[in-house]
Amino acid sequence: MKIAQYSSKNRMLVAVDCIIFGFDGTELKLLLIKRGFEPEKGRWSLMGGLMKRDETIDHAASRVLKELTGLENVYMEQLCTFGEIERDPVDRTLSVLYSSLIDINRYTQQINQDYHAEWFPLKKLPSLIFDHRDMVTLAQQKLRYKAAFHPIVFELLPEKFTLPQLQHLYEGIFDTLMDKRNFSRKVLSTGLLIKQKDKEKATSKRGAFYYKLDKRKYQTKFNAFLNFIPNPDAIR
Amino acid sequence: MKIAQYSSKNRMLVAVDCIIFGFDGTELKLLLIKRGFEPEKGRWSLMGGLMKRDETIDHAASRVLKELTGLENVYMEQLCTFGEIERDPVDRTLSVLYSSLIDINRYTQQINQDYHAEWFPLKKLPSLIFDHRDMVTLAQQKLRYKAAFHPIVFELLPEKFTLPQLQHLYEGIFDTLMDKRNFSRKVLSTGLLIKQKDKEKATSKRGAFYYKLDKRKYQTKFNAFLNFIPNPDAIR
DNA sequence: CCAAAAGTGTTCGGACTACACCCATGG
DNA sequence: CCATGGGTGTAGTCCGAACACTTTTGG
Repeated sequence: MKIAQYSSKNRMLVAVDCIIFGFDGTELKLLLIKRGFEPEKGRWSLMGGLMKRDETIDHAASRVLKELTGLENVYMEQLCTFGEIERDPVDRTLSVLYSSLIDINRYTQQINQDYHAEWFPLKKLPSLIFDHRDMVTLAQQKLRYKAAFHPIVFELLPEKFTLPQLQHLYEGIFDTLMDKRNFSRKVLSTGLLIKQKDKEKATSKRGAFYYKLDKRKYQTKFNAFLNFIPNPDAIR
Repeated sequence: MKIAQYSSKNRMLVAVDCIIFGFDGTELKLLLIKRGFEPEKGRWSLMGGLMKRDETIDHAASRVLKELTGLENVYMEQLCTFGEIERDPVDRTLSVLYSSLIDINRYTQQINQDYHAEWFPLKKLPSLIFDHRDMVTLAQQKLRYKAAFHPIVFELLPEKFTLPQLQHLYEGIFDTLMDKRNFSRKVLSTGLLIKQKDKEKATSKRGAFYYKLDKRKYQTKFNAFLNFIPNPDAIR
């Protein structure tokens, strides 16, 4: 029994694939690379690579992302694991999907000419290898889901941001338009934003005030947006 | 490059672990088995086993569950993949977590003496092997999360159920008490339940009407409970 | 001085909460 | 006939949606 359980004939390859959504203040984009090896060399692909035996999955994801794009210190979240038998034509390979949303402008230095990575508007994606298109679709759904229930996709925002930017982000995620008065009231009513003294003046003449996340409150209030149980505080 | 990518020295074992929550109409429970092999033989554990090269992950989960408990045709959902380096002391092993919630009474036939599986009240769990306790905690969080945002954990309910049962389920999940008038109004207002003509008469003298899920409507309305974007229909 | 984006208040309707009584029936 | 759990209605409050005008300033 023990031998059967731990026999090694069923060892397999495990890959990680990283989905990086990017927000430039206006539009939601996706980072892709031109695959540098066979099979499917030259086609567009998510940032993926094999996981090593002596690293955690999270570590593999960070490493792969860095190797392929230069991006470092990006907070990624594990989404799920793909395991269709024929998903990789070369070998039996599982893939653990990671996803993140970053501020494009903040990382322009890191993604430079050394890497063949490019941002694509979400609505104009090229065709992708393997099951990567499914992965993107799934990640997009999860992003919407999360953004819908949490007033702010805070982990995923730049340090300082303006309300119009935040609104554009939501509008990009949901591909919809919102009323700025209601939006600002709703967001501010969470009490999670701290108004800064300085303004972002690049996109308008008047300028828009920056806000920062109140991280301490955010930790406590993360689950304070449930809508079906009577009293969220009752959740233990 | 190609060789490095597809080299096989990094093959590893992948296990699946199944978390089965059970609802008996009153209390929320967890199914566990007494582990039949070393290491940790004799201690309580989730239903786990190694995935084979020629099956999908979903398939492995169903197979393992069936082998260890006799349970068949249980709809399970993949939660996430655990990959700490030392999580299994014997060998480098990833574990893909699956979770489900079933109606205990409906499956009493299948889980019989042939298997050493037992239901434990969620509040009185024994100590578990490896990182299984973490897995349970995570699964419980996800269950709450899902139940909080979707008025009904429909996939997870028996075919026919009564409103008091449904309410007890929610109360079990959130370890809280709800007002039955508000609960029933809220649930029925979704328009997703179809009242049946027959009653469940085992737990009360008057009897409680059964309801069934309107599966067609449920497909369309699954996302109709968002609370942050103005108009859920606007989500494309 | 004007175009372009930022910022702000009010009204209305629907949803959520709190709360108490009657109903059906097996024993 | 009564104990037990099932089922329903209402009033008050809060929250979200719709909606338009004023402010700022770079050009």
